[in-house]
Amino acid sequence: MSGSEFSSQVDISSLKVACKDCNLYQLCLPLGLENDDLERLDSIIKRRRPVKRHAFLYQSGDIMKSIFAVRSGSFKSYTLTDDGTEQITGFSLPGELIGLDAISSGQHISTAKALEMSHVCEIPFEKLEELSNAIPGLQRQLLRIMSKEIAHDQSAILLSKKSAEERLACFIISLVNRYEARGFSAKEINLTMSRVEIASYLGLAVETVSRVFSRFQQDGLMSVNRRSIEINKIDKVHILAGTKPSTN
Amino acid sequence: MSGSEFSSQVDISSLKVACKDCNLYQLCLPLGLENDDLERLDSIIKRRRPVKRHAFLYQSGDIMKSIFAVRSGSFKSYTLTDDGTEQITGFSLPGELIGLDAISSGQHISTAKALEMSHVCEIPFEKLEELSNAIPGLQRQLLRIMSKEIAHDQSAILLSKKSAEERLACFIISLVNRYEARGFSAKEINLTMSRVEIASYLGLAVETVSRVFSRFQQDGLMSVNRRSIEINKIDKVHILAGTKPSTN
DNA sequence: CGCGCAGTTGACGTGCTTCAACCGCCGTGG
DNA sequence: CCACGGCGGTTGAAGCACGTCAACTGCGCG
Repeated sequence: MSGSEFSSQVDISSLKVACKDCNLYQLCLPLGLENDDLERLDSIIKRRRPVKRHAFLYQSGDIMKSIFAVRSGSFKSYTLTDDGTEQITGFSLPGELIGLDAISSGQHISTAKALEMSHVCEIPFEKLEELSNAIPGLQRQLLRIMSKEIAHDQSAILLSKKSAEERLACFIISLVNRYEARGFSAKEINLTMSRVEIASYLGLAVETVSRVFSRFQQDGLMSVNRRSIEINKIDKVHILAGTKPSTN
Repeated sequence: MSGSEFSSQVDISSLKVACKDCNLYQLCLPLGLENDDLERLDSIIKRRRPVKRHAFLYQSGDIMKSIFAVRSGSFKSYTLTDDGTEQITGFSLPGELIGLDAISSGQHISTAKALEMSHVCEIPFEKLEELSNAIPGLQRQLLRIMSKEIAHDQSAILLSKKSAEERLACFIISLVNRYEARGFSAKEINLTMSRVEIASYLGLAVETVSRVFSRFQQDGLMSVNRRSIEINKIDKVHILAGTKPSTN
């Protein structure tokens, strides 16, 4: 419920909005920029491209020309194994940048696919690089965002040491934190990804994910109905996840 | 054997070497810089600080003033759980940058500890930021390195989906690739980290790591003697790891 | 209305963890 | 010089958490 409202609110209200009026301003690339600088960034951004559910933003092997800011909706990033199974490396929410892993090699090493009807702002990377040379604040923010991504990925590495319960708890906490940072109460969240996708991300079997969700519900931590989740005892989830303070 | 030779070679020959003469030049931050620009970078770097085995480069919670380039030796990065166990998030080899995860928050979220006698170049971050505003090539290289780190961390996330054999194979391949990039034949490598540390990084029990090493040896993939490893059938290790081409 | 896919639940097998004993290298001190 | 203690590493045996296989449910869509 809250998840889809989230999406549609942003979609409808912001299709033609400039960075300075965007409600994701303080999460996104322009943070810290003002007036002129903000407008210069604004001018290179190809704004508000809609991406249909299940459409690709880019595919593994594509030349990286742009990075993307999620404006509304959500994405999954994944690679394929030799036998063709998806291996999900992350999910992206509004205000987050996708494609940063491709800067080094110049081509995308993963595929990004919309989980729902979404919108992105396309940021041509070459121009972004030029511009962040000219605007110190932009360079700083770009470095910050990349650093945050590194920190986030490293906390995801820690998942491999954890039990199924801990993994799912961490996953939920991460979602809650990110939704909260976007100004949502996040007591109830609407998952835009399937159990299979969650399982792939967490390195578990679908059945295990399903069972752990059921156990969480039995223990009164949350009520789960397919993709809509209402969290009742966030403290206990935090304890399970082993992350009292905010994770992000 | 080859590992420690590796370290000492670099140590001895390079204590007073400027970036332009450093044999890690093409892996490190200065890549692509020339003459003036290179010297300006050189001038802000506090060079060649020795770090004793088991000494900290920084600890979790420290204010991040500098990032570090490994000059020789190796480091582990880790966080602690509530019950005080190390959770290793990565290992750093010569030519690699440590501390990038701290840019976002301004303080270190992990601890970096030398696995052996090592040397680092300290790079004051504020000055680096200023300088990379002035030198486009430096900004580009910094972004590249951070992107590479993101890509590397994301491939580490995939570990949680893999079996013990696959995890260890991936780990070895990653080391081999990185040693090779540094110009070493890498048929024989000398691990600078203990089994416990490998196990922590891979999310396995020590005993499992030990057993898998034994199995690899029985199958003739490599000969293992404590920390020195000679790889005989790198192809088969690649197959196990599921990474035919280079991983990095 | 009925097909199909997403999700759940149960029964069973197994790969990894845990617990425990043991080995061998290395440094220290007698 | 050897004896000893300790730590890093290996190996074996037993238990358990998770994966696999399979059946079932309920929602959504044509």
